[in-house]
Amino acid sequence: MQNSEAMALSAALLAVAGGLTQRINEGVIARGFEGVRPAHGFAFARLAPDGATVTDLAAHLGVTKQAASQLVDEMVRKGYAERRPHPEDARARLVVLTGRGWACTRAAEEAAAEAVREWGDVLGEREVRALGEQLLRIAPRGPIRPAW
Amino acid sequence: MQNSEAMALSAALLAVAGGLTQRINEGVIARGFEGVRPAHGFAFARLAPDGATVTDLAAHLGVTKQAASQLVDEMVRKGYAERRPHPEDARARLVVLTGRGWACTRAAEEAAAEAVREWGDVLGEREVRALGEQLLRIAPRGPIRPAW
DNA sequence: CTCGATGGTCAAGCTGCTTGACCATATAGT
DNA sequence: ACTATATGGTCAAGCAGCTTGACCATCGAG
Repeated sequence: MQNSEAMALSAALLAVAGGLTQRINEGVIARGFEGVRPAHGFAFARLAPDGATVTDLAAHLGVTKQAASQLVDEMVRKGYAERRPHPEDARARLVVLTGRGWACTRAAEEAAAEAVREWGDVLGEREVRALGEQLLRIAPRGPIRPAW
Repeated sequence: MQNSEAMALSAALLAVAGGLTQRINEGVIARGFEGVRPAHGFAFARLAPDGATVTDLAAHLGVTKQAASQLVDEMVRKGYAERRPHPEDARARLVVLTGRGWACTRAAEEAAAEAVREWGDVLGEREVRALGEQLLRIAPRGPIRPAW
């Protein structure tokens, strides 16, 4: 494969990723969750299962813990998360989603499903499913980093 | 397809996109082009064929023309681009890549090819090619937007 | 029961973007 | 030809989100 083809593939991937991010963000806002930015989505994803500490979150997002703490401040202020004392470590605080936070997470899933359904209209559901499996196999581990 | 599956697909796509961006950026820097940020890559892509005006660039990147102008300032300062008088419009200036700018573009293509080759090791070249075609078919038009 | 490591916050500063104002040139209307 | 409006571009100020640096509280190994 020539370099220029690899670049075209990369550009298409990044364009799809950018468009998807925008679609999800707009979909979430359209469902009544104001003041939400794409960066919050990745925080939600990390907090959803059982909550997480600020330091965990920072590592997951690939930013400093100060930045993660500010993000949590904002999510708390907007009613999506709350800080609780950590059950096993008095230094730490466990950040967990509120009911509104869970609702916002579901809204994001709905918006994502909407976008993915449109891909299905173009490619067929079978190909979309295959696409998902392939992407999972080449997805890097480590912190989630902004695409640019 | 369930919403949670669509979300998993989306997360994988964004993770791949973020990792790819980082790989390309690091690859470009490793090839001796310092002070280059991912955002520059999309500017290079727009400038490469025949140059572009600041306003074109702004529309392509989805930012204000002031922001695009600052980006061009930076690229000029670092030797990647230069401003020329526009041949057909005395108001406008045509921003074109310098030799160093072209070299940097080729370095980005090499870095992208490197990353894509690793995908080929995992998925097989046939699937990677199919992936590229599918992504092209679902890629949105309009300005390139950061993935988050 | 110290003492280095770790979780967290406060404060200050930087960078890349935005909005607002403005000038120069192009283009359409009369 | 002449004004009026639109368009390309820049300057300036402000803001949001991140960083670095300093610091305190608590943990856990010796």
